[in-house]
Order: sequence, then structure tokens, then C-alpha cells
Amino acid sequence: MAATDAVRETTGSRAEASERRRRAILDAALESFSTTGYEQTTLADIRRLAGASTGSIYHHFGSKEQIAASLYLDGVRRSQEAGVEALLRSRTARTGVAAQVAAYIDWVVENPAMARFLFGMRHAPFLGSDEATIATLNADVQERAAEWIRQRVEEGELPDIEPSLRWALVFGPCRHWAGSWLRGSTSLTPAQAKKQIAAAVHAGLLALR
Amino acid sequence: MAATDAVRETTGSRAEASERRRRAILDAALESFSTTGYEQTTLADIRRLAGASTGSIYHHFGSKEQIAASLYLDGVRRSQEAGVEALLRSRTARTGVAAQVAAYIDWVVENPAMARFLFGMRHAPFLGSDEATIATLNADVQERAAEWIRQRVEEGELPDIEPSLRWALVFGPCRHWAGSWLRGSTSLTPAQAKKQIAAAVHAGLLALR
DNA sequence: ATTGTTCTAGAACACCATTCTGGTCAATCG
DNA sequence: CGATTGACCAGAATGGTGTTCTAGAACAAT
Repeated sequence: MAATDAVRETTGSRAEASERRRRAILDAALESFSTTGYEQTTLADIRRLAGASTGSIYHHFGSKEQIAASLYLDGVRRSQEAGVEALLRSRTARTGVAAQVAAYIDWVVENPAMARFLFGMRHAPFLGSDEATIATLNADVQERAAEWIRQRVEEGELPDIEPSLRWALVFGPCRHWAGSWLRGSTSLTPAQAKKQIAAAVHAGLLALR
Repeated sequence: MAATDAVRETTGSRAEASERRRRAILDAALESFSTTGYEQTTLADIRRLAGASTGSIYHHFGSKEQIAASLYLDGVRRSQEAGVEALLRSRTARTGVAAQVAAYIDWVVENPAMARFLFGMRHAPFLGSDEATIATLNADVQERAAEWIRQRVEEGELPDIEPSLRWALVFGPCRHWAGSWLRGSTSLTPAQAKKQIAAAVHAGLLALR
């Protein structure tokens, strides 16, 4: 069939072809999920877009949910990675906050489809199976940031507050504005938003010292 | 049948009975949606919980989606109402911000099931049909708040910034922390959170003047 | 009483995620 | 090299679920 030919026409080992298939399915799924929404996209859509058969899809992933979960976890990992690295490269509270804000918004701007998908899926049904994994990812990130933050706290550059509150104050505005941006309901450019949000968030944190 | 008897056992006009059914369906749906999730709850669940038949449900609502949409719009309306009223009762920027923050968090604490549902549904599939209505609701709220904000801006108590940015700075942290609270992953009490978030947000806004 | 309307019941239907059966083909082994 | 194995894939069959359809009950209006 056409699909099989498509795989074979680009040379490579069987394992490579398989990997291509897997990617094609993930890409097709993200494409569909981010535009049509998770529920609305049928497996037939993914099949068509990926040029794969039902059997192939169910060989690589156990279910539609697992496709989404795979995309989700990968997306979260990548975006968090960007954020932490930006933070650790900074030396002061002000630049650290600015770096986190910038990393968050840059990531959304550069990966709008994935961002849309992640925003829509945060409270999703595959909780039971992967909620633990998400918790682990968050814990890892917090761990890597902890030492940096502790130092800033000691030097009085940051307040010693509950982690959940800190995340809310830093990322809450970012995420909210990013949502507006994805929806096209803001007239600010990402650059302007980054600058203003960073300034406001930093000032807000200082007020709690 | 049992359902019919249940309706008839409490006296009242036909219209009242109908309204009771409608409520029963909405209540059952919210119950199920907020615990099991929208996708996972089947119409059979709602039917059982509400003691209604398929026909009855489809008479009152055109689809499962419409049940969700009805709940959603109603929830948004109520929560926004609480927020705007709190704002308009205040006289200074500081108390206004604090009132909005408090109203938001209080509302979530008092309506956890509805909040869970709203959070999960924000980026949901019934966009096409009701996205416009949501936009109208938001516009109404912004309109009612506009004059109050303009005055504070004139007196230099608040910065003159993009509406989307203002909402992000005020409600972003609230929503983010509320999400943590619903998930049970914060050790702060709502009262502590309200106080600290209000202080930080106010300071953040001042920094942009 | 009769007719029309609203509401309810439950069977029938259509669609879609998932499972099942039967292959194909590269890699490995004798 | 030929046989065998196991990953990989195709597509039909299945089961469950949202929705539609048909019939009828309760009530209001004429």
C-alpha cells in the first residue's frame, strides 16, 4: 500500500523506518490535537495524516490516550528544561526572574501548537497513569532550582515563601498572558509582554521579603 | 416509572417539575464531570445520577456538550460577578486588587467542584458554538471595571497597561495557586495565599507605573 | 371532550476507539 | 543459503457510547 511504499522509498534500516512511523504518528496527532482538539480528532484523522494503519498505530502506542500522554510528557519536559537552564545561567534575582519569564514566553511563541495542546490537556483524563510522572518531573525541576533560589534568599534578593506561591507568582502571569496571545486577544508583542511581566513579577516578589 | 413517580411525589406545576429535572441533570453532570472528568462520564452516568431517561436529557439539552456548556457559562458568569462586585465596592487600588484576589480565591474555595470543572474546560471543544458568548461575558466584565480602573489610573494608583496584561498579572497568580490548592499541593491556607498574592500583585502593578 | 404542547421513556442507530486475525519483511541462526 | 523468528503493519470485526427516533403520558387550552 501507499503507506508501506512511503516508508520503503526513503532508504534505511527497519528500525529507522519504525522510528519514522512513530514520529509521523506523533506529528499527525499533535497537528490534529492542537487544531481540532483531543476529543474531536478521531483515530481515522491520525491515520490519514500519518499515512499509517490502525494496526500500526496500535503497535506503537497502546491507545489514543497514550499518544496524547507521550506528546504531553515530552512537551512538559522540553519546556521545563528551557526554563531551568535559563534560571541557572542567571546570577541575580532580577535577571533570574526575567530569564524564567522570557523562557516561558519564548517557548510558547516558538511552539504554539504544543503550547495549545499542553494548556488544553493540563487537567486531562490520563491522570491515573501519568500524574505520578508529571509530579516527578515537577519535583526534579524544583530540586534543580532549589539551590539557586536558596542562595538568593540568603542574600535577601528573594523572599522565603511557599514554593507553590512562588510558582504561582512567577508563572501565573506568564501562562495567563500566553493564553491570551494564543487566542489572539492581546495587542502586546511577546517582547513587550516579557519585559513588563518580568518587571512586575520581580517587584511583586520583592514586596514579600 | 420510578423517575416519573419521583417527579410527581413532590407537588408542583408541570413547569416546576421540568425545572427540577433540568437542575437534577445539571447537578448530576457537574458531580460526574468534576470527579470523573468530562470525557470519562458517560450519558448513562448522568442518567443514573439524575434519575432521568435519555429522552428527558435530550429534551432539555441538545447534547452532552451543551450540558457542559450550560454549566460552564453559568459558572463563569457567577464567578465573574463576584469579582466585579468586589472590585466596585473598593475605593483604592490596593483594596481593589486585594478584593479581586480574595473574591477569586474565595470563589474557588467555596465552589471546588465547579472550579475544577471550569479549569479543565477552559480550552475545551465547545469553542465554536460558545466562544463568542464567553468573549461577550469577558467584555461585559471589562466594561464594568473600565471606569473604576480609569479613575485609579488618573490618580496614578495604577499603571496604564494593556488589559490582557493587567488580567494576567492579577488573575494569573490566583488561578495558578488555586490550581495547586485544588490538587492539594500547597501547604498555604487560602487566607495566607490571599494576603500574600494581593500584596505581591499590587506591588507588581505599582512597578509598572 | 378534544386537541396541542411539553415532557419522558426506551429502543434503534451511527460512529469511533479498540481488538483480532492474518499477513510481510528484515534479521538471525543452523 | 534456507528456515525461523519476531517486529511491524493492514484492515476487518467488535463493543461501547453519544445521538436520534418513535411512541406515549401528563397537562393546559379551547
